[in-house]
This record gives sequence, C-alpha cells and structure tokens, in this order.
Amino acid sequence: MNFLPVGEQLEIIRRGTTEIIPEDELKNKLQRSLDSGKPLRIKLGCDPTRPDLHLGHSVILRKLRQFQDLGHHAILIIGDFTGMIGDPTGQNKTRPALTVEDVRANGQTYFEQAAKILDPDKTEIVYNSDWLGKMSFEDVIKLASSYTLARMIERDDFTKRFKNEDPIALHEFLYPLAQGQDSVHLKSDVELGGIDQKFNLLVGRHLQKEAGLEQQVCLMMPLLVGTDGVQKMSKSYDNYIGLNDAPNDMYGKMLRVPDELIYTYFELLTDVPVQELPALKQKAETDPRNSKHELAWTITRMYYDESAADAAREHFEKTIINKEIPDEMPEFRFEAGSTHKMVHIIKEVNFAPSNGEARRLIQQGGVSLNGETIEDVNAEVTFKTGTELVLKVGKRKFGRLLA
RNA sequence: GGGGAGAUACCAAAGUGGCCAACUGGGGCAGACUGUAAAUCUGUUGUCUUUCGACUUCGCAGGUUCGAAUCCUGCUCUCCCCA
Repeated sequence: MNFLPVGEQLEIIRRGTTEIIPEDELKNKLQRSLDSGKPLRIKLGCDPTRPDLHLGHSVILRKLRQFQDLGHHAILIIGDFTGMIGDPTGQNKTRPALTVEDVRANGQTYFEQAAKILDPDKTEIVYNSDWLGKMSFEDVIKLASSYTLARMIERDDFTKRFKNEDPIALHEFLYPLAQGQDSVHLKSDVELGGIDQKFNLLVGRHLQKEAGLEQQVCLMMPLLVGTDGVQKMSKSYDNYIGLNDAPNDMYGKMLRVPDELIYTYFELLTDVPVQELPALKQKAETDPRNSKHELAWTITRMYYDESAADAAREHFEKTIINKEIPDEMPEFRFEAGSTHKMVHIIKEVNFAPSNGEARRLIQQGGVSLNGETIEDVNAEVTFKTGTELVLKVGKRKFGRLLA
C-alpha cells in the first residue's frame, strides 16, 4: 500500500472534525504506518437499534470512507450486543433493550445503507456479541472494576438525568465499558464517533491502557444539525434526510434547511474538494438561494446520479416555485361509476392518517383537485371511465386519480 | 427494611366528582408571506360522523356513584428521604 505523506493525510482527516485526542498520537501512528506499509485499524461502532440511516450518520461514515481511501483498514462494528443495552448517550430515558434477533436483522439493513458511503469490499464487519457475549460474569466484574462511579456520573447525560430524578438503570453504566472492550478486542488504532461519543471513546482508550495495549486515538465529528436548524439530526425529532429518501424528497428537504447550515452541510456531507470550501462558504453567505440549490443537487447526485439530481431540481422548481403539477406522481385507481367523498379519498390514498385529518385539510384550504381548491368538506367525486384528476394535498403531496 | 411523592394526549405540564376529548407551552399539520426555509400572523391538532351526536382516551385491573382523569381497593413502574 502506498500511503500519502502524513501531512496530506492529516489534512483530509481533519476536515470537519471537532476534536482529535490526541492529535500527536495520530500523527505518530500515521507516520509509523507510512514507514511500515501497515494500515491503521479504524473502528466505527454503529448502533443497529434504529436502522434507518440519514445524513447525520453519513458524517461519520464519510470520515471512515476517507480513511479507507487513504488506504487504512475500516472495521464496522454492528453493536448487536451493546444494542441490547441501549446507549445512554443523549438519552433522557432508559432505552428499551432489544432482542438479539431484532438487532441482528437491523444490522444487515444498516450495512446495506452504509454501503452507499463505504467501500463495502474493504470493510470488515464484526458483531460485538461475538466477544462480549462470551464474557463470563467474572469477566464483567473485572471490567466493571476498572471504572468508578464518580467518573461514570461525570457524564453530562447521567448527571442531567440524575438531577431530573429520571431513572438510570445500572446496566447503562456497562455500555461505555462494553464499547471500550470492543476497542480492546479489536486493537483499534483510531475510533471514530460523534462528539457525543467522546466519553465512550475515551473509555476505550482507558481500557486499552489497562490491557497493556497501545491506545486508540479518538476522533470526534460534530453532530449534524437537522433540517430544523436547532437539534441534532435524528429520526425522533423528524428533522432528518434519509439516505434512502427518494431524490425528489432529498432535494426538497435539503432546500428547506435554514440558510446558516448551507456551509456546514457542504463541509460535512459532500465530496467537494477541501480547496473549494472557502469559495462555497462565501457563496453561501452572499447567494444563499443558488448556493442551497447547489448543495441539494450535489447531495442528491452523491446518493443517486446526475440525472436524478437534475430531475429533482426540475421537479422542485416546477411544483414548489412555479406551483405547477409534477410530471410524475403516484396513481390511484377507482372503480368506474363509483362515487366517493373527498375526505375518504384523501384517507384512502394515505395523504391523511384519518378522515378527521382529511376534513381538516379541506377546511384549511389545503386540498385541490385539478388546481381548484376544494371548499366543501362534503365534496364528492364520481368516477366515470376515463376520469383523470390530479389531487394535491398540502404543498407536496400529489396523486393522480384514475378510473 | 422504613417513610414520602408521583404515573395525564407526540413531549412538557394544568386539572382533584359533572361546565373535560381534557387549560397552557413546545412540536406537528394547513393557509398567508418568501428563493426554499426561518421569523411573523391565522387556523388546526383522539376516532367515527355533513351538523346534532356517538365512541375510545388521563399507568393497569376492579369498585363506589345517576355521573370519575378526579373518590376507594389491589397491582405494576418511577423518584426522593432515612437505614
């Protein structure tokens, strides 16, 4: 393997990082691997409890990919065992523990999505139940003795929950230890994680030292702010853009992101070269509109391709900006000769979860048929052979009703 | 082991026998505005129902009552204090 010079590698590695602890060690490790031709072992643990990946996950996965491209060895840990505990990080509640089967199945889904970013052929996949599941109670006690309560509860999450008089289950203290044990087992050189993982990653360093191993470098990425511009991107806040989102959704959601995030997104989520970033930053401030379109296009292209990105842009301009009807939309067939209430149709095609909600949408002027806003809550539609109607609900739900 | 407090809709949080499908805030959704957002303003936010209304919902299970989120009993869970 031919590695780039340490300085160049560092420049790529540093992009977007929040913190590298300690950076000197990373430099040394890189130098050593350059001298010996031996790649570094880069560890990334993933939590398979929620297998829907979004752009937030991509920040770290992309960092791992960068290491891969630099010639290092990527290890993706499916935390099937730790998943049963539930990471207490950022939680204000005890998480429900999942069964092994659940977590295993999720792990597969997770990897399939991660493969959009990683080089799947060069990724080693491991399940931490393989070693954690074999530990004896004695082993666990030994492990638990290596950390103190005081150090454990200095964590923000625990402190907060403790102050709020929220429950903290004892086994949650084992989570960081288990994750750290992974590092011991895998002899990782670097562990990647979000900045909220700092504590967990440092425990890994600590445990490696106890085990007489070389310590891993901890590399933390910022938490991606979600589309609401406030909270970290997360499915539970519904402020995410999924890796599996359709191109149109991806593009549209991206444009709804607050202007302030444009640059950050370019830096953390796209593959534009480092050298172009300053210019993009400038543009994000002076010309947010076009800059954001560029961002949306770039990201859609990354997960699909250029033509999909072009099409998504067109779709957006058409439907949202010009308020036209899109070319393509889901079609719904109705029996010729049948009559349905609008309310029922809306619910039927899943544009509203209940009849009540559908009624509300009509009352609020959010429903139109062939461009005409429906005023009457009781409106009915009779389908004849050849009937073709365009139903619009809200700003972006379109459907073609056919008979 | 002993004593005390608590569990309300997506979240937070009022409500302590009828006026409660449940105040209020956040969030969500829709409309206006806009380059998409944000901000702002307006409306809306259990299910079924055109209206009237009916039904289900306030940790779980029973009970008292004409009537219960509100009272009683048991259970489950959580927090605090003492040991």
